[in-house]
Amino acid sequence: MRIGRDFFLRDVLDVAPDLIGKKIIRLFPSGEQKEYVITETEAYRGEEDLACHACKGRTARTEVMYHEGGVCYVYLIYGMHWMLNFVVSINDHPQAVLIRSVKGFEGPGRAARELGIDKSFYGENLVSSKRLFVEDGNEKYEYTSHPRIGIDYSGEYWKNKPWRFVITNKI
DNA sequence: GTAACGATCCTC
DNA sequence: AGGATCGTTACA
Repeated sequence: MRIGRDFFLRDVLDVAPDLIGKKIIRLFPSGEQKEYVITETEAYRGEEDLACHACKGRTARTEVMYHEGGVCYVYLIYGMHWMLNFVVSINDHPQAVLIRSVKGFEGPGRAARELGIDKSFYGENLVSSKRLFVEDGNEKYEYTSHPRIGIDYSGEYWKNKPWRFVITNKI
């Protein structure tokens, strides 16, 4: 069953690991509906987190991160890859979870490409959207924590935070 | 205006 | 190891 608003209003360090093993439901324009198990996430936590895009403050791009949790933050990186993030926490607390991998599609660029994500998903509401939302799984999963990828510029302190979460095995 | 730079991926 | 490729950002 669909995950509701309250799930996304919590701190990103609670939501990001909780998303491991949950299913992204995507209804494609063709009418086909597919499910993807989330296998890897990363947490980006507020303006103080120098790896988080919101460390630059409010801009046209980061604006949606200041919305309350439950909407999507989508952006293009390296001129060719869309990144899919779920905004979490309460209003004016810019936090987001990067969907790094879903089962069978490793890597944030590949996962977003498989899901057919583009700029039109910027601000997409996961609580009410018909084409993209999250469902609870029946099973529980274990995960391991690791440093985040591709953020060397943020300095040793933030670079070393173990805020990447990777699925291990079913409990 | 203009320039620099990515929360990456693919092919050498 | 290096190239692709362009929106966002910062600075003049």
